[in-house]
Amino acid sequence: MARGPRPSEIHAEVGRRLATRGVRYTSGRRTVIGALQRVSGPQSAADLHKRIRSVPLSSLYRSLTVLDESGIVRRHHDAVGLARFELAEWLTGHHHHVVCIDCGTVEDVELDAATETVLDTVAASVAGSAGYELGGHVLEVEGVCSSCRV
Amino acid sequence: MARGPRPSEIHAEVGRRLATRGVRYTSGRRTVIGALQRVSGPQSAADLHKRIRSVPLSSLYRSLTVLDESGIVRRHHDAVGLARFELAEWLTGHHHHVVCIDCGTVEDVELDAATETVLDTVAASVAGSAGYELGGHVLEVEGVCSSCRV
DNA sequence: TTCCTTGCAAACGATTTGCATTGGA
DNA sequence: TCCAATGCAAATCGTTTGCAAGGAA
Repeated sequence: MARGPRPSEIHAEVGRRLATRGVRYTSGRRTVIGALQRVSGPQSAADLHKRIRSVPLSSLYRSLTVLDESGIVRRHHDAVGLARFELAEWLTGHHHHVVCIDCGTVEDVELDAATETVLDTVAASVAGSAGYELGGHVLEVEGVCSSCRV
Repeated sequence: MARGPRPSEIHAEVGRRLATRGVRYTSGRRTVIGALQRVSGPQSAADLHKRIRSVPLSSLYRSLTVLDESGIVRRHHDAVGLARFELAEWLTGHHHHVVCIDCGTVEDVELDAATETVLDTVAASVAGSAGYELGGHVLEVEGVCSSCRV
C-alpha cells in the first residue's frame, strides 16, 4: 500500500512542492502542517485554531486554502457542513473514513491491499458505466462508535 | 436490489411516515417531495427554489429540515460545502454517487447485487476493525464527466 | 528591493430564527 | 378548534476579503 514519506520528511516534501509553485513555506504554514500531522481524521478550522492559537483564524483559513490548492491538504465537509481538513493522501497514504452517525467523529482506516484492489475494480466499473474517467474513490463507512454505543 | 415504492405511491408513503410523527404533509412539502422526485442527484436549496418559486427559501429550508429529521430526505454537502438534498434510500432504492472532479455534478448509480454484496462485506470488516456498529456505507467514485472531458 | 504573507476588521452568503398570520386535521 | 406551518425580515456564523504592515528570498 502506498504510504507517504515518513513524518520527519513531510516538511521537506511540502516545502519542495510549495517552492515549485512559487509559494513560501512560512512558519505559520509549518505550524498548520505540524498540527495536521499530529492528529487523526479531518479537522475543522476551529479545531486547528484551538490547537495553534498562534495562527489567527483568517490566516489559518488562508493557509489551508493555499495548501489545498497546492494539493497538500484536502478539504472535506462533515455532516453538519463544516469544512474539515486533512493531509493529502500522497503524504499520509491512501485511506478511508468511518463516521459515527451519532457524534460525527471521523476516524481514518486503512484497508489491506486485496480489499483495496476489489474497491478499485468496483470504482472502475462504476465510473465506466457512468461515462466518467476514473479519478479515485472514497468509501465512507457509517456506524455507531463505541463511546456512543454505551 | 431494494428499490423503493413506485413514484405514484411516494406521497402516500411520505404522508404516512409524517403522520406517525405528528407532522403535517402540507402542500408546500408535497411540492418539495415532487421536485426531488423529478430530478436525479442531490439538489441544493437554491436549485429547488429555482424549480418551485412558490415555496420561499426559508420555508424550503424548514421543510427540508423536517423531512430530513423524519428520515424522508437526506442532507449531503458537496465539495464547496453547499447543502444538497435527495430522497432517502427507502424511497429511491440504495445507490451511490459519481462525482465530477471538475464541475461538481453528482449522478446516482446503482450497482448490481453481487457488487453490492462485496461492498457490504468490506464495510462490515472496516466497521468491525474500527470498533463501530455498522450502519451503512457510501461509495463515492470521483472522476471527470464526459462534458468536462471534451 | 520585491512580492508574498499576515492581522485585523469589515464584508459575505448560506442557513436559521422570531413573530405574527395562515391553514390543515 | 388548536396547534403546526408559513412568510417575511432580521439575526447567525463559518468563511472570505480589503488594506496596510511585516517578512522571506
